[in-house]
Amino acid sequence: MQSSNKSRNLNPRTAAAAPPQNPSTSFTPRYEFIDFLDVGGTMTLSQEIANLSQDSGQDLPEENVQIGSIQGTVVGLRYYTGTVNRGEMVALVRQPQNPYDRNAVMVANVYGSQVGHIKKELAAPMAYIMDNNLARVEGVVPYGETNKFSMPVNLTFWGKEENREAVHNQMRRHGFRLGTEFKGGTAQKSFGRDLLGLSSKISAIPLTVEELKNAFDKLFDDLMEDKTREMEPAGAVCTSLLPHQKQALSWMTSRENNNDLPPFWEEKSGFYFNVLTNFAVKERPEKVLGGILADDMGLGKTLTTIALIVSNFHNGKPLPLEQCEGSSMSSTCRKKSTSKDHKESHEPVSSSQLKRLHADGKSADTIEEDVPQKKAKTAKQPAKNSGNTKKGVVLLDDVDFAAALECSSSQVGPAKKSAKKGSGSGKVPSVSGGGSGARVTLIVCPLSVLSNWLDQFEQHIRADVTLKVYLYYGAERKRSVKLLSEQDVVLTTYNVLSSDYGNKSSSPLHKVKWLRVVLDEGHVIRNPNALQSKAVLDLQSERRWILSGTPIQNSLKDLYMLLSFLKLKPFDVKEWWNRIIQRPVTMGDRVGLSNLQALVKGITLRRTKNSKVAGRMLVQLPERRVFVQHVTFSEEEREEYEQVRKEGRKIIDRYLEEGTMMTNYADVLAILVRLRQYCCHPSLVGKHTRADDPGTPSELRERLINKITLVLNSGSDEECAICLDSLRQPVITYCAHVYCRPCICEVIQSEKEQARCPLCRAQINSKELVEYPGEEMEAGPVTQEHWRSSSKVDALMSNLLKLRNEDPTVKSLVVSQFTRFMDLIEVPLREYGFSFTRLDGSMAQTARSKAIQDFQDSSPGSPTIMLLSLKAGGVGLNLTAASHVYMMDPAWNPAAEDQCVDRCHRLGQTRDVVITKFIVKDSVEEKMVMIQKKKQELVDKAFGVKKPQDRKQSRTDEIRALMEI
DNA sequence: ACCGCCGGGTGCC
DNA sequence: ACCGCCGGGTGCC
Repeated sequence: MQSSNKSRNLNPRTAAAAPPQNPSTSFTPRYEFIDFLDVGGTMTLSQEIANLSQDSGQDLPEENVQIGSIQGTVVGLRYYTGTVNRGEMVALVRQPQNPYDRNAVMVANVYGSQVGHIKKELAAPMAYIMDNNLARVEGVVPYGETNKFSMPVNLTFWGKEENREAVHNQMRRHGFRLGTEFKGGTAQKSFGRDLLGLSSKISAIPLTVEELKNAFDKLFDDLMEDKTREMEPAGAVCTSLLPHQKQALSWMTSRENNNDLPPFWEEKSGFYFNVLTNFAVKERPEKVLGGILADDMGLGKTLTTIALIVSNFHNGKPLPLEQCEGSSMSSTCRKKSTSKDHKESHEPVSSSQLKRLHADGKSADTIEEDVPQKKAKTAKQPAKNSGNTKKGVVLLDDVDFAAALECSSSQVGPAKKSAKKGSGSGKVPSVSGGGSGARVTLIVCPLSVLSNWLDQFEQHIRADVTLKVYLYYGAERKRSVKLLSEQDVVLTTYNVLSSDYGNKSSSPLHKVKWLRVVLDEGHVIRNPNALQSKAVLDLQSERRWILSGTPIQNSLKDLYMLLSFLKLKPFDVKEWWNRIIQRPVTMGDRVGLSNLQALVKGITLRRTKNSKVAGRMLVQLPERRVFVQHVTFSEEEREEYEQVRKEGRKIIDRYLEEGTMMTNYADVLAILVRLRQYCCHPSLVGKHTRADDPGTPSELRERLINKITLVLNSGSDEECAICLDSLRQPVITYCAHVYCRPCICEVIQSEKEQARCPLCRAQINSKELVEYPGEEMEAGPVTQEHWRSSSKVDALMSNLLKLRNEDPTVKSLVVSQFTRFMDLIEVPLREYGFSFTRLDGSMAQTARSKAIQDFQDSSPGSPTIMLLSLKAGGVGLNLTAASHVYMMDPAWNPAAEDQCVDRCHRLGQTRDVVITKFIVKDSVEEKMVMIQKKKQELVDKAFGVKKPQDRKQSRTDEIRALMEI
């Protein structure tokens, strides 16, 4: 990956000529010697290495060009304890404070122990190169590892292409010559792999970007093998685990009790040997107990972790818990029975609802569109304690919080109350044999899920058992190490943890020796420089877990932080992570990638909602049925509609005759949008914009803005004719064709002055592109006085009213592509006293989350309807409170409809989902559905991708069909 | 280090 | 003897 053509502000020549402090001109005064020792004494080498390799941003691909190699000498071996093996990687660390030589370059092994120094003659140019960031130097000791006084070291220089010359010159000035290969070649193959850079020649063909991306996406897939053993939780857990949760429990337990060597360590003739770095030690490397539980959201990471806490204390035995006999609880497994009840009562209800829907007024028009899915069972695991009011409680301090929670949950045993105040009187369980007295599990989570953890402990731990959970949160939190050490679980947030850590004075959390630390939503600590990351790394614990649905959010770098937390040596030091994994992988090295895969596989469990256990889905979603309800226009509506259609058809006929359909494509779309709007509600149809004289440029511009707005606001999901994908940064040309800005700009750039519109061959240039101004309301507010209904609105309302009669707790999504239609629907909703919320693309983040939260809340009086614009919100949007979906108008893109339905038909949905699509008979909507189906057939047959010419033809055909021509 | 280098002892053969 | 040579002391940066 060469980057020499990239214009960089740093000119290598100037950089080389700039006179940074010539090291030899200033002598180090004697007293600095003492300073140096002091500093050196308080800072470990690995810290020094870590500090030095931070923040340099040297892991970008373009900075990873191999500049050259040379063999050097490590001297002074007898003064240090660090040893190396044949072929072992070593770190080179500048020591500018060294009293004997400001150019000193220290050599350290993987464990951070100093091995020696680079001989001073070579250190001089190296220091200059390293200090000026001209290159990064990596070393491998090829042989001579048993020498007493000095040993050779193969040095490889890595850096930006633009610094190549400067580095070579600097070396030459000192009488060294960088080559491309090491001679002698006797070095490789000792214990493990060849680390001398020769391997990159052997495993030659680098991964393509596509392959890399693919591999990256699949990094966490296929991790399932041999992780299928199940384990029953300890008796204190009253919820029965789903099979995949038992598997996770079994896997987590084995990760905690394992006696295995950490990944890439092998035992060879009495030594422990790291096959990646060739580092060997006599002492067994510390075990890595724990790992990453990367299951998808909703698979029960929290429950599994709770089960782990009570099931795997010391020596694989359950956590000894006191029984509280005086408990007022009659049922020991209330939650279990609740969920069971739910499940059993559930299916009949939903099926009868379906029947009733069939039998509803318009039953003759209502046909079941999709074949129902094979009989599905409701997820057994209860979602949230329905009817609770925990949300919205302001968390002032732990007392308030705990009190609020207790109020909301009527079934808290007395023992638990005392536990929350930390005054648990239960005897401390004897620590059997396990060596350390560590007892407590610390859970760190974002504030947003704190209450969820408390809920889940309540829900899943038997009520007659005392599990001491202390909420370390709020101003009143007790900073007593003793108190914390007496708990079973301490729960806190990243913020509390890091603010305690920041006030160096006292961080009790950092004084406790934890049995287990669990980072919930562990991906939040991906920035190693953030205080909260440092706070988390400094916790002392025997076992460590990261829970995260998205372990890698942005890049491979995110993983570094996670491995660092797990103390997975040597990857917890940035230099080694970069050298062994990050750099090789980003450069497309297959060996590096397979190392990464092996690494991740060893410590991660990940299942998605699509994963299967023994051929069956992990979690069966409730059924999902789709009905199409045909709506008949009133006579008046039909008349008006036909008039609009005829007008539009006249215009389009003319375009067809002239063969200017593509030239006037935006106009054509506008006509279609108007018809579609009319199907919903006559008031939606905006004023006619005539497609005649272009007028002045500013008028033209305005007209174009109107067109693009009309097209894009309608939610028709237009595609860019260049990339054939959904529009990104849409712009409209003067010839009224819509493209992604990057796509059309590329065309203009390559064709320069001759650039023509790909669709109509009109001359275009980049200055004449008009941007989509964003969503805007094109009309004033809808008021009750001017309001009239429409057949479609009537159909919706009759459905909603019937539904409310049958079951007032059922919630519905009312989905449209036209936000103004949503405005119109609000009027009758209010009139009939429905409580509703609304979510559309124009809403600010806070308003959105409030709307979602209100809707998801199941307490009485909460909104039962959400007006949802088709494309609002990302895939993460969770609207499982709804079990009915009304699709008010068909979309061009069926995938958009499916995606929308997925927001309620997803993990956490407990009822069957009923989808009703309203389609106006004998209208453009019916034709759209037809075309949708044809398109879907093409996609299914994998002929979905067409050439632009074909697309043009098929579009013309589509429009003919739509206009009934 | 079974080296190189330094610096004191020494000095025809 | 302002040299050569010998042999002991010594040894990273």
